[in-house]
Amino acid sequence: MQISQFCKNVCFVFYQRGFRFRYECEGPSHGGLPGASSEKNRRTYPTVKINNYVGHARVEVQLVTHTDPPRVHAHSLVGRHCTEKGTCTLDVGPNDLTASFSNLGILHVTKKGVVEILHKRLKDEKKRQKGPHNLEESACLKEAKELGKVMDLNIVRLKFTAYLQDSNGGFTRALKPVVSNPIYDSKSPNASNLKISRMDKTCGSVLGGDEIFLLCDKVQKDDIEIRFYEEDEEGGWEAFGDFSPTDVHKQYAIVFKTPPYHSTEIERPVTVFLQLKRKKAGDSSDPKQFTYIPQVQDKEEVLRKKQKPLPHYEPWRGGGGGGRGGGAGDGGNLTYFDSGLMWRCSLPHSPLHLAIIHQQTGVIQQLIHTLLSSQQQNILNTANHLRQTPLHLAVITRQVKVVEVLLRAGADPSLVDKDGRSPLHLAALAGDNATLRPLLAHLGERHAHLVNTPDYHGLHPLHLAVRRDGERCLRLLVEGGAKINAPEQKSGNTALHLAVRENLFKVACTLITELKADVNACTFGGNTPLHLAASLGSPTLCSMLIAAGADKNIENDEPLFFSYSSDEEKDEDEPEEVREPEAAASQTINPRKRPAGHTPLDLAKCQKVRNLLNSRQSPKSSRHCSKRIKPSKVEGSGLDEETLSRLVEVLSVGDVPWRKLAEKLGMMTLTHLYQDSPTPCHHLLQHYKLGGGPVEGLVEALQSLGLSEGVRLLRNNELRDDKHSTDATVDSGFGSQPMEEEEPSVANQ
Amino acid sequence: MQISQFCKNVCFVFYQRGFRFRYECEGPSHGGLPGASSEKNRRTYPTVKINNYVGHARVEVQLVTHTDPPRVHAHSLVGRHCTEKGTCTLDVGPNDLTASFSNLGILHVTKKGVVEILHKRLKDEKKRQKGPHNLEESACLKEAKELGKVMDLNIVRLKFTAYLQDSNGGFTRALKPVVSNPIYDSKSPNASNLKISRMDKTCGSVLGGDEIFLLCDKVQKDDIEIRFYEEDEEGGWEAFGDFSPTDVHKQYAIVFKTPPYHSTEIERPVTVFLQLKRKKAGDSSDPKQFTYIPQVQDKEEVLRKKQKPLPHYEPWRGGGGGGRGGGAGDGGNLTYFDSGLMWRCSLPHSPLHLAIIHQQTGVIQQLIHTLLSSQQQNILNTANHLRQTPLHLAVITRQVKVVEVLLRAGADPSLVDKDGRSPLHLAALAGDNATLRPLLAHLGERHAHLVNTPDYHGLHPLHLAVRRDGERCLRLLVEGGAKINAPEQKSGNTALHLAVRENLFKVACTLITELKADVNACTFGGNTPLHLAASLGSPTLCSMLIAAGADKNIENDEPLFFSYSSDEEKDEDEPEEVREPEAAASQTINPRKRPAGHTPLDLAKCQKVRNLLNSRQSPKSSRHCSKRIKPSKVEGSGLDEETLSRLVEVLSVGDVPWRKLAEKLGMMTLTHLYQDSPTPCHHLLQHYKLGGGPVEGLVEALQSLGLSEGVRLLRNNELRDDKHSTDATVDSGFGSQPMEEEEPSVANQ
DNA sequence: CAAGGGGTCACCCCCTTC
DNA sequence: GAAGGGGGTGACCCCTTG
Repeated sequence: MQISQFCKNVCFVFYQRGFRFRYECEGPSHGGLPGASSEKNRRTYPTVKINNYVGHARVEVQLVTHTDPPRVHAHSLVGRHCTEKGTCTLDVGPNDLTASFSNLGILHVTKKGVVEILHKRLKDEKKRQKGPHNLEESACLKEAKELGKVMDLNIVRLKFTAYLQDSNGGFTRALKPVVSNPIYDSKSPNASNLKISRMDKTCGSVLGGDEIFLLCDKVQKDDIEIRFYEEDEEGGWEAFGDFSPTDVHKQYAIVFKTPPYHSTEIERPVTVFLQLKRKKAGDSSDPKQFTYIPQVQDKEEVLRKKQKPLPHYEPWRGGGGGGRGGGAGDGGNLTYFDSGLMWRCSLPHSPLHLAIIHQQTGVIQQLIHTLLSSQQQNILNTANHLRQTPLHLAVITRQVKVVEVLLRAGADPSLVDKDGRSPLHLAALAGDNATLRPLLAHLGERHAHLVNTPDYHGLHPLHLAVRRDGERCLRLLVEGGAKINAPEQKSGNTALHLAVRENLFKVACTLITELKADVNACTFGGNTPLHLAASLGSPTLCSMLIAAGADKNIENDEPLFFSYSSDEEKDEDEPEEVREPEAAASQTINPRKRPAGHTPLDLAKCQKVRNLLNSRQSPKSSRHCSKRIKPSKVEGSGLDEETLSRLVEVLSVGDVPWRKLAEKLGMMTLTHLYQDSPTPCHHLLQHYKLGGGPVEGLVEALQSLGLSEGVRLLRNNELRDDKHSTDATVDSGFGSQPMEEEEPSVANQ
Repeated sequence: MQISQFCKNVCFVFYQRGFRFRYECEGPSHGGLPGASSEKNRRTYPTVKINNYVGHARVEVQLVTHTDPPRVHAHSLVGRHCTEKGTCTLDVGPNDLTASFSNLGILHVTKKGVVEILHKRLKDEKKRQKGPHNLEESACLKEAKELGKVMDLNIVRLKFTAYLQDSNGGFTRALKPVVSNPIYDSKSPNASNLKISRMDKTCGSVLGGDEIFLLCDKVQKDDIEIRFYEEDEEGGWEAFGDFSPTDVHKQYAIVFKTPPYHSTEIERPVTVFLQLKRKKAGDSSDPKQFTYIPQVQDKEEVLRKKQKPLPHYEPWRGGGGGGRGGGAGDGGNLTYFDSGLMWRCSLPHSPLHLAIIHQQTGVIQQLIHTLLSSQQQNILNTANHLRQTPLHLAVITRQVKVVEVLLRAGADPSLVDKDGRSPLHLAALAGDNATLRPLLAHLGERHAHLVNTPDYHGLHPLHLAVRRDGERCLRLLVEGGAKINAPEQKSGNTALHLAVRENLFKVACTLITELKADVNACTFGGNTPLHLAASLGSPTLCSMLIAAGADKNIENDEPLFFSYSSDEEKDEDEPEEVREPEAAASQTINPRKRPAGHTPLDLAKCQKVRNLLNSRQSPKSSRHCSKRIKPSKVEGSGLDEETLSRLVEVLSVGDVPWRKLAEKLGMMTLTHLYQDSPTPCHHLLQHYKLGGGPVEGLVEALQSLGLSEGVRLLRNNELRDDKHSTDATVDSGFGSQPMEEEEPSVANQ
């Protein structure tokens, strides 16, 4: 009878552990079951295929329990092809025998309804098996009750049964059914995805034992572990963070101690991964990076060693004698050094360090020469007590020549200081493109990764460059291979996030316009730069981000838990005349308004920002709106792309003094970004537009430069627009202070 | 008419912000409203008193809204003296006119019932005011609907009205009512107490800006702030932690930046407080300490300064000339110092530091003498690059004499190193009672507080002493004024907690028996030492703690959120014969079992520990019990107080070799604690008993020493006991390894 | 039983995107 | 509008421990 089987590669595995079962009262249409490989824009559905058969067939799906053997489940399938009995059938064939069930909803029966519905289902089952006459009502009912008692309403599986056509054309030849893996109700309290949102450190000693605070999504304290691991060709390594159930805080945070790395004898920092993992289910979160730092000798240890005879620092004693008595100099200019009272520290500077500190280029070159000729290159890389190599110091003191000399002499650019920073990090931090350039040039293939390596705070050179306002450095780094959208490892901020956070408008502009940073990148907590700008209360940044394509509607991962029935809003309610008591009751049931969610708007700190964010939101959600807002024209601040192009055209007829225009517009600081481009004027105006500059300001500037043709062009444009809006220049938020607080209480103090 | 008033000092303020309102379906008797000063064992109730009146009176309480003016509330009062109308009356007088309302419950009306019940209440009110005939039904209904629409069902107030007797004996003469402060429904989502559970740092720079992870109880991200404050005579100081709503993680954690201290020019660490505070309600959590550390000059800053002419270290150049050239020595033995190649670090050691490091007592004394005679005492307190003073170094290198000399010379014992540790901390950390003794002796009144001062990790000297196993240090510290139960500031562990955590049995014993540490102290998370011992899986520690009076039933603050309907338990259910469908349904509603709670038992890691903790729990909760456990005799491990006394008596007849006995019992390590006591033998046995030592071992020891009388005594005792239990010596857990894992996965790696 | 809790079912919303 | 998600919470049901 059975001429074929279901294929194995069907979409049975569901996205992590969650699909929400819906009650009948919640109405239909809350989305169907996704298939295993379903993604945002490429949805798939639970699918089965009949192999080795050509012809028509009917496939039926029904819900069964997760127990073995599977039993009928009290929940029902609802959706497009579903029957009243809670099953779903699809006819396939004759050629393609793949059945793909889109729009399968799972209807959650109420506890009270379980027995009743099971009774019905069991009767149907019996009827099909034994025919309509052999029904034992009471036995059925008893079985329904027992089944209902043990049935887990939070887990179902799909059972697919295929029926082939018989000679009469009826679908009666049933194949052996296949059953999917379990599907969990995502609303049930013990089903949720694991996720690490934030950690207070991303590095620690190779010996382990560092205490780390980790913020995460809902976990259960007795069924969670923190897995450190490394994957390599030979099996890899894993170890587990050390904590007790009492260290799990309210299901949302874990304080644990790091495990030691498998080898404590590492010479360079090693980056491994860590993830949350459920013990029982075995599922795990996305991994985050963690860096093990080589062991630094304990300071007391060092002191104790000092009590023994002091070691000699032979290597760099240079050429000859010297010995006791005379502070320093024997060969060369070393007598420069102040030889007053000098005492030995636990880790002294080498002469090379000192020469660099004191910027004695001659001495430095001589020293390096001596070292090279005496085969002591390793001295080039010795570290002082702050783990700084001579190269670090050269970068810090901004001695470009010395940096070049050191690099040519073979200094290792990959060594890191006590903060895990390579010279590249330091150059970026200093915003010093002069030293950055040779450093990048000397990386070579071997050290190319350095440009994307985090320091012990989880920051890449790119992130450090942001802080010092160094647009040029950013450009150099990106040219040197830095990933513009790389997240910093503590919270997942990209360079753009950091720029916004620090309120660095110019930097943010450069990142977006020139370096193509992703405007909608999300931190671990799901915040986009716009979220940050909104919560900062900066209309300037907000309007720029929006103009650059930031999505105003992205929601972060943080639910808004609370709603207040605000006293201030009560007077809006008009006293309604309601006739029927029932109607009145249903009106009063929901007197409060809920906050919309978790978009940038929800975080907005001042009215201007809210206006910007509100412009395209649905009227219902514009609860923060001031009364007379005119949402049109806020975006792009009145300078549409077309006008802009025409203006550029007009201005480029004569030899336009674009630099003067920039000066008038107060945008000189940005000119270096595009001064070498063939169309600097276009860049300038683009920036102005992105920054949300007011048309009026532009008109004034043009006027003062006598560019009357441009003025005319804009005037015409403005007049047309004025019919719709008059206060666009104010609403745009440009020209106002970058930070405007309404609620000063949480502000920087 | 109004001859008196209510007294003001009534119990209106309720315990923080919460009393749970109950629905009717939840049944009566869930506890009544407590009064303001109500405590666990001294309950008080809402109370009012009529002043300036003698005679009978009737007091009525009713629920009103929190709005002004108060309106009737839809909720009802239920309980002992309550009426059907939701009010409660009490007759008082003629002498004591205090009305104390015990057993007042608040009945939460369902949303659907609000209008109906309000309608009834309003009619009643009207009837009383205008008489029974003036009823306007429709007006009443309309008012009820409107009132219901705006009424907050999570807040009520109590309105007390007193009626005095008129000439006919009726209670008709109403006094002006008084209304209580608001009472919030503790079940409502925005009512819960603020609490800080844990912080990842308790210290930071005086400049602020340090990122801190704070774990807390439920907060709302838009209505919470972190207040730093200092209270002093002149108004004090406050500032707020810097964070945005996105930094609040799932209502249970906040990542914020510290505010700068009001003065950045501090020379010593300053300890302030911080607390959570709700913006709207203004209520706040218990404060935690935070220490501001003086500004250390930025390292790059230092480097840059180096580029300028080097400063001279005038102060300690001693007497005369010297000048350039000669490494060190002018006056005295200073030529000792290795004068090879020495280079200046950012912060060099002073000669005094070096002399101490190299343990040159003679040099040290001479230096000190020189300093004192040349009025340069301040050199005594100079710090090196690790902020260590000479005194710190002397303590680290354990040079008792030097410590004494320095102290006598006026060295300041209150200066702290880079970890915020005073010399006292270091001595405690080293477990070095030899140096601890003079340090404590020299504190004087001025520095007495040092013994209870936390370092930058929040640890007192006492806590540090625990870690190094230093019982004698602990004793010295306590004698020197250390508070034995002081909690460490990060998580609230006492010394005993730490000892248990580190599995230091002897230390824990000393803390409890001799130093009277509180066995039931709770950490910020509510964990007692027994919780920790249980989660460590140490039967030895558990039995000792229990013997010392640890409460097995204390629950920590961490709720157990989840319950599984464990598969293993299902077979317990017998298939019942149920006749009616309804009954069957109600049976199936609750097939799962919930975990009991959060006592040490819930954290127990191995069977032995569970057995120990189970001994006196109610049978219902002993779900972890192995089947054949015999709960008797586990405590005290078979050595009851009486037997012990008699044994001591027997043994003290001859000149008992108690020291040998201790040796045999493997308890030599403890003898120093009581060797000087008049009854060392008693102490020894007491310790043995506390530690849960088996009778058998004692018998063996006595036997091997030929103390047959003692053996006989115990044998008799054991025989009697054997009738009840045979395996007490195993159950006691003594003699087993200190740590026994059942689930090795989360263990130390 | 009283006196306190915790948990969760069922339902009600909200929001975006098409 | 429907489809496709999600958060919040009212009402109720439990569970402990004296």
